[in-house]
Amino acid sequence: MSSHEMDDGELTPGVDDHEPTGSDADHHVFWADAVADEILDRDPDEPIVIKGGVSPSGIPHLGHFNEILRGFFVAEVLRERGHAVEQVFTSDDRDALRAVPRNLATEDWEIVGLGAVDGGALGRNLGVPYTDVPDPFGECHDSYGAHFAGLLQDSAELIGVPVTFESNTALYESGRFDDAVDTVLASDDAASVLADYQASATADDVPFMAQCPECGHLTPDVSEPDLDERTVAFACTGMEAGDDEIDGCGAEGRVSLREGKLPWRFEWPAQWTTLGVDFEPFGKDHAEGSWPSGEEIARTVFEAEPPVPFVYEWFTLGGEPLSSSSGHVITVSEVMELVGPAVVKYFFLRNPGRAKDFDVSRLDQLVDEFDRFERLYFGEEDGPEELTALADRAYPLLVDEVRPDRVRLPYTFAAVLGMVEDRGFRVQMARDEGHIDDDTPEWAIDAALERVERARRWAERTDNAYNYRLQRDLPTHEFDAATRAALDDLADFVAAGNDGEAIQGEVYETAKRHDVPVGEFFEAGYRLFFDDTQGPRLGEFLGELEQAFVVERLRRDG
RNA sequence: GGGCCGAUAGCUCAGUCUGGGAGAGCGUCCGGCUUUUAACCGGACGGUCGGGGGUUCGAAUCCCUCUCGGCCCGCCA
Repeated sequence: MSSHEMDDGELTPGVDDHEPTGSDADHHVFWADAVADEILDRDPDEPIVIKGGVSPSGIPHLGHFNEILRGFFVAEVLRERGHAVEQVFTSDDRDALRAVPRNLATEDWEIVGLGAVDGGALGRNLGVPYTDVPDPFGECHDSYGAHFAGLLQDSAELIGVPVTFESNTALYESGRFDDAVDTVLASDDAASVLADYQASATADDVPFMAQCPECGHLTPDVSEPDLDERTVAFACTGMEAGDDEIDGCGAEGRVSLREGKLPWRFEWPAQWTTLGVDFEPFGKDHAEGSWPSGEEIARTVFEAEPPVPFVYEWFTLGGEPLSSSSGHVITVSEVMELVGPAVVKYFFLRNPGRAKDFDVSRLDQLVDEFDRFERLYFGEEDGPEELTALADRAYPLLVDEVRPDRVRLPYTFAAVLGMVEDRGFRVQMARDEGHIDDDTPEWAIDAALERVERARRWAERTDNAYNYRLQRDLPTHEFDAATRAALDDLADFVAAGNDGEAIQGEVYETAKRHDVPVGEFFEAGYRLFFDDTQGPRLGEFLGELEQAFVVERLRRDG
C-alpha cells in the first residue's frame, strides 16, 4: 500500500460535466458511486479486485447476473476515477452435485429436459464435485462444472463484461489455496467461530471435506489433519444433500489437502484472501448467513479485512421466484435475443436494494423506459430530477459508445415491422414514421433494425398482440359474394396507386358500398394477409407492401 | 423462535440516506388522427405513501409498534 493513495482519492472526485451542480460531495445519485467511495476509503492495492461467483449447478439464469453486473458498474466507476480494476468470477466448482436438475442447457443454449441426457449417470455422481462429474453432453467440456461455467462465461461475453474466471478446483489443485487451507486447519479458533454462527457446526469439527480417492465423493468425515505432510484422515461415509442422504463407499485412508475442499463458510473468505478481493456483491440469502460468519472468519482466522459487502435483492420472473430446479428461468442468452445488452444492463442499474420483477410479457415497457432514460441523458426530454441525474451519471456505462445520432424504434412499433421479413419494407415504414431520414447513417439503421428482430422474437415467444406474420401464400378463406366484390374493388383502388392512408379510408368506403359490416371486412383483410382475424392498422400496412402483391392477394389470386 | 429486507396509483417503479410541492411510465376512460380494428398525439380519472402511535412548526422520509410478504439461522444469485 503506497503512501500517496490518499491523494488519488482527492484528485479524482468522479465528477463529470453531467454531474448536476450543487449536489453534495458525499451524496450520489448512483449506488455504484457510493460503493466506490467505500472501497477507496480503504486505500486498496491496485488493481482493485471485484469478485462474484456461483456454483455451476445448472442453467445460468438472469439472476446469476447480479454477481457480474453489480460488480461491473462498480468496476466501471472505479476505472472512470482512474483506478486499475480486475473483475473476477469464481466458479465454485468443487462443490458437490447435490441434486439432478430437471432441465439443462447445451453449449448452444438449447434448453433440454433431463431425458435428453444420461440422467442415471448424473444420479450416480451426486456428492461428487462438479469438476469430476462428466459433462452430460459428452465431449464439449471436461466436466459438468466446466460445461456450465462455460455458459456463464459465454453470457458475460454476450453482454460485454470483461471477467476473469477462476475455478475453485483449479485453485485447490494448483496449490494457490494451500496457504488458506493451512491457515484454517492450523487455527485454534476456526471451528469455534463457525460454531457460533451455524447450529450444525461444533468447535470440534475439522473444517475440511475430503474427496474419496475410491469413489470421488466428498465426505465431511475427516480427522487428524497433518499439516507437515499436508494430509488428512477420512472415512467415506456419505453426506447430506437437502432431505436426501448420499451414501459413501466406506473407504478409509488419508488424502492430500489438495484433494478436497474447505466448507463454503471458510472457502468464501479463503477466496477473498487468496485473490485479494476488495468488493463482493451477494444475494440476500448470504446476507444473514455466510456473510456475518465470513466477515469474522476473515478477521480472526485469516487476519485480513473482508471485502466491502453489497447485498442485492432477488428479483422475480413474471411475479414468481426464479428457480433452476423447477425450470422457471430465463437465460441471459434468451434475454439478449429479446432486448440486447444495453437494456439488460439498464435493468441491473436500478435500485439494487429493492426486489424487481422481470416481466417478459411487458418487455416493451422495460425498453420504453430505457429509451426514455437515454433521451433524458441526451437532454431530448425533461423528467424527474433524480432520474435525470441518474441518467446523466450512469447512461454512458450502458452502451459501448455514446451516440446522439442513434435511432431507437419504439419496441412495439418494431414488433409491427417484424410482421414482414423484408428489410426494405421495414426501412420504408420507419422512414414514413419519421424515425429515419436521409441523414441517418447506415450503422444507425442497422442497429435500429436489430431491435425489429428482437421485438419479433418477443412477439413470437409471448404470442402476443404483435404476433402476426404476413402470409407468403394465400390462406384458406371463405367469403360471401358481397365481400368478394368489395375486395375486388379495394384491389382496384390499390392498383390505382393510392397510398396507405387512402387505402385505410377506402376500406370503410368499400365496405359501406357493398353493404359489408366494417368489422367483417377488416376480418377478411386480416384473413388474406395474416391468416387471422386481427392485425395491425390495415390500410397503412398494405400501403407499405409491394403494390402488385397486395392487388393479387386482395383478388385471391395468390 | 431469533434476525435481515421490503410494502408508494390497476400494473411496473422513482422519491426514503439529507423531513417541507406525492411523482413517472404503462394500463383505463375521453378526445384527435376525414368516418371502431392494439403503431401516433392530447387530456382526464386514479394514491388515508400497509395499519397505529411518537418526535417535529411540518413525516412517504426519523423513532417505536403491529400486519402482511420475501429471505436467512442446512444449500441457493
